[in-house]
Amino acid sequence: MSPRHSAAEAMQTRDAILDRSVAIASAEGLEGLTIGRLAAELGMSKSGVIGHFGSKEALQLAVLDRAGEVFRTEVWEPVRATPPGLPRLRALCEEWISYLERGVFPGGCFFVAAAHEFDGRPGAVRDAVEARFDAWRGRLVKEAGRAAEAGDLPDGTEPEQLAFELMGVVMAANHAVQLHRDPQAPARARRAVRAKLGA
Amino acid sequence: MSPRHSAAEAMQTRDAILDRSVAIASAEGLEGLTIGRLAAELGMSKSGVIGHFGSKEALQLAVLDRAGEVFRTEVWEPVRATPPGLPRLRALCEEWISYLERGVFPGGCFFVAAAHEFDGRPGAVRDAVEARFDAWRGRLVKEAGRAAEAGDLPDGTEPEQLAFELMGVVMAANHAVQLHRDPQAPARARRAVRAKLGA
DNA sequence: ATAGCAATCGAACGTTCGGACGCTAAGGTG
DNA sequence: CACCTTAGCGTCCGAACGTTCGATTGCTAT
Repeated sequence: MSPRHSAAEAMQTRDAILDRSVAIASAEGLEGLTIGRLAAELGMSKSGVIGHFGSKEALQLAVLDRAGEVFRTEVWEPVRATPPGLPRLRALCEEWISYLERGVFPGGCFFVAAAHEFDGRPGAVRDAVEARFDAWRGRLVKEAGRAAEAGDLPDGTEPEQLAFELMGVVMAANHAVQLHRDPQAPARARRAVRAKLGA
Repeated sequence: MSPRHSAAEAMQTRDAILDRSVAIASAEGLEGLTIGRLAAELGMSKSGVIGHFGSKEALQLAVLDRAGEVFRTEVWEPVRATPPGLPRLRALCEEWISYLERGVFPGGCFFVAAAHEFDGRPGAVRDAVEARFDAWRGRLVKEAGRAAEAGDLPDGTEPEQLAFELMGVVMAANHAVQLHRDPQAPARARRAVRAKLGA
């Protein structure tokens, strides 16, 4: 084979490793992601793979970053142009459900899976997962707060409580799709969102 | 050491293996459960451990059964005496949330964790997890149906949709407790349930 | 032209995994 | 008492794990 030696080509290699890693980790978890398997599937040596990251934990963190970019592109970007408050909150939920429906990650929501995998083990990966959820929940709470301020939500609606319940709806949909392969799950989730945010 | 050879004592050993297995698997997953670790923690040999089950997969299925017994004892039994329909559905949700709050399993809901761990890998364990969720959801739908028949729920309430949303509420609570260690999560879940089932 | 850097390889490391084997010793049964 | 079953032990195996190391190769700046 022809090894790559320029910095530009090395970045291509790194990208290829991360793409494959996201695919594997989405289906089998961040621990199911093994360096040997990555090397075999990419036609490289194990040391060639790990050389880009230094350790498996650093690879996992990089994979989390890459998955975060995908999530941002697929869920957040399409919604940025929507006016803040209730309209954006509705659009956010729709894109979020659609992201599950389209199977952006073959194993369902990457972060929900990572959360369950790492919530019991202290470490950098767990902290990174928690930080991402905090950021996401913050976004939901912010938009819900704007919607409430604008009077677009029923009186007494607490943004924190609403965000909590929306998380639940999407997690239920994720679960139904992944475990039960229930094709009705996205429709149920949309209906639940509509009950909370109106049509 | 003094090996045990009577059938009764062997059952005690089997019980001890399962108890420890549930504790380990709850915190680290059914795959994180390893025969060598079990043997070390129980002061036995690996062959002494696996001899009771035959294979790791059979052990995992037995652990799932044991966890199911715990769930039944902690969540279902306290509620059996409550009248069917809305009262029982309410009691069910309360016990369900309380089971998360009390930390019956140190890693949160055993089955939610197992579902996320195995939803991507075909096999007997995955099937068993799915069957348990089907049974549980069936119970929720049945009680919701009775409540609707009795006129105790708003007109147009679909039992399937209600069960879906209740699953979401509890999964959100589980997630908030396990990943964020959020002490308010049970209260939020109760509030969400109250919004759906009344006080 | 040459020195240096970085990407990648191949091989080896120590560990851990699930599992298989043969053995011992005790209980239950005739 | 004799026999059979079996709980449990100790040992071993092949595979896979993450990681480390030196060698090789090609690009790039001097």
